Amino acid sequence: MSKALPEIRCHGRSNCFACELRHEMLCSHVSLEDLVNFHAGIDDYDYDHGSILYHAASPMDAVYCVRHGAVMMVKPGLAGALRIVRMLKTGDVAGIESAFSEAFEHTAIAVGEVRACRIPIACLRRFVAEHGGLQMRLLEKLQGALREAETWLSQLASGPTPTRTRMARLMLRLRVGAGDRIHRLSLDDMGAIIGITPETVSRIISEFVGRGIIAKCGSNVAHHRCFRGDIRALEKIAQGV
Amino acid sequence: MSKALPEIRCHGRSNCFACELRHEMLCSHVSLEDLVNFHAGIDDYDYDHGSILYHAASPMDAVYCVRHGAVMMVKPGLAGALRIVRMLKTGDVAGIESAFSEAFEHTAIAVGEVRACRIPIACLRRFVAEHGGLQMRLLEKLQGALREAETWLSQLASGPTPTRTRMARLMLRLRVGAGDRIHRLSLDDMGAIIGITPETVSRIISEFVGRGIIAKCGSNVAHHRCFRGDIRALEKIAQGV
DNA sequence: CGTGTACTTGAGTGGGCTCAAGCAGGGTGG
DNA sequence: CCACCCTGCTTGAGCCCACTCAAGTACACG
Repeated sequence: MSKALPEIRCHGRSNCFACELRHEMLCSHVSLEDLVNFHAGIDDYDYDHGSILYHAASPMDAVYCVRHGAVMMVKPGLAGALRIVRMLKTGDVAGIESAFSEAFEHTAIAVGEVRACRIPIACLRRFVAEHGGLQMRLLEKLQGALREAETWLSQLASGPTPTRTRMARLMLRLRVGAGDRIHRLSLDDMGAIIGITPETVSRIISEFVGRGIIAKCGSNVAHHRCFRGDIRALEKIAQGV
Repeated sequence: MSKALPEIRCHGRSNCFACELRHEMLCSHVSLEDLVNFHAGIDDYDYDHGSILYHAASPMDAVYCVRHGAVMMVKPGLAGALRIVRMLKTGDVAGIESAFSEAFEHTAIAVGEVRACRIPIACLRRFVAEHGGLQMRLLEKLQGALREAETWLSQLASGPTPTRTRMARLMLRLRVGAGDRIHRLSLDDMGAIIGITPETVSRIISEFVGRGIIAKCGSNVAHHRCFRGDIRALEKIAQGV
C-alpha cells in the first residue's frame, strides 16, 4: 500500500490511504480508487479514558473503527444494572451490532487512550450496498463479535467456577498485545464483567500481588496505569489448577 | 405466497414453496423462481429430544434452519466444562456463526421435537454470492444471535443477582410462543445455563412449585414434558421483587 | 422385576456478599 | 504550597446462600 497513492490530503479528517490498519479494517478488499469516495465524511477522533463514544438507546448514527486502545461495551440490564458484555480492541468495530437498528444497544466507553474513525451510518450503508466484499467483511466482524461475547459468557460468567480462576481469565483477556502488560480497569468495572462485588475483586488482586503473579505499575492516574503479569502463572490459574 | 407456485414436487425433500415460514427465514426476499435452484439439495430432517444436529469442532458442512422446536447451542469451555450459551427457536438458523469457518464452534442439541432444513454450506455460499438480499438477511440473523447471546450474559449470568431471579428469567426465555407453556430442560442443562448446580436448580423449582408459580405437566417422558407457569408472577421475580 | 438415570432432600461447610470503617492519592481552592 | 475533600481502593467482621457430599426416591426401560 505504498506506491502510487491517490494524491489526496485529508484536512483534519482521517486519511484512509496512509492507514496502517487498512487491511485489518472494514475497508480491506476495497480498492484505493473506491476509497476516495468512501473516506469523505469519515472523521478521526481521540478519546481519553472514561469518555463515551456513544450512549445506549441514543439514535444510531455511525460506527466506530477502533484504531488504538480498547473500548468497553456496556449493556443495560433488567433492573437498571449495567453489565460489561464485551471489550473491543484495535481492528474491531463499535456499533455494527446496531447497524440496522434505530438506536444503539450498548454504551461504548473508552479504556485508556483511544483513537477511532467515525463512519457515519449513511456513508456505511451506501458503501455496503455498492461493495459485496464489504458485506462479507461485515459478516466476519459480526461473527467475531458473537464469538467474543460467547467466550465471555462461557469463561468469565460465574457458575461453580472459582472466582480466582475467572479473575485470571479476565486478566488474560485484558492483555495488551502479546506482552505482559494488562489493562487495569477500575474495581467496579472488573466486578461488572465477571459478576462479583468490587470488594472481592480487590481482595483477589491483593492476593495475586502478594503471590507475585501480578504487579501494579504505571502511575495511579487512570490513563496510564496497568498491571504487569506473569502470563504463565495466570494461564495455570485460568485452567483451574 | 399462494397463487401460481412453480409446479415442482419435492420428493422426500423440503418444499420451500409450501413453507409457511419462508418469510421468516433466510430465503425471504428471494424470488420464487430463484428458489427453484436453491432448494435443490436442501433436506428436511426430524430430530427428537436430545439428538445432536452437529458436533463442535466437526467440519462445517451445513447450516440448519429451525422450523419447529428449540435447539441448544453448547460451547466447550476451558476446563472441558460445557456451557449452554444460547437457545434457538423457530426461524433461527443454527450454524451461521461458523459460516466462514472450517469447523463448527458449538454442539447443537435438539430440545423436544425439532424439525429443521439442512442447507449444505456450498449451496448456501453459492446462493449468497448471487443474492445481495440474502447477505443482508444473514447479517440480520447474525445480529440477532449476538443480541441473544449478550442478553443471556447480562441477564442470566450470575453476579450479585439472586439465583431465584435468574431462574425466573430463564423460565421466561424458555417460554414456548406466547402461552404459559415453558420448555422443561433437565436440571443439569438449566444449571449449565445460569451457572449453578443441579441440586440448587431442583430446590428452586420445588420452591416455585410450592408457591404455585409453576407446575410440572405433561408426562415425565423427556419429549413431552413441560412447565406451565404464571407468567406475571415470573416477570415480577425476574425484575427482582 | 431389576437396573439405571434423573430427580429430590438433607446436613454441614465455605466462599463471597454486606456493612462499615479506614486509607491513599490526586485535584481544587485558598 | 498546603489543607481540604472526594473518589477509589483496602481491609475487617459477620452472615447467608449456594456448593459439596450423601442418602434416598421415582420412574422409564429392558
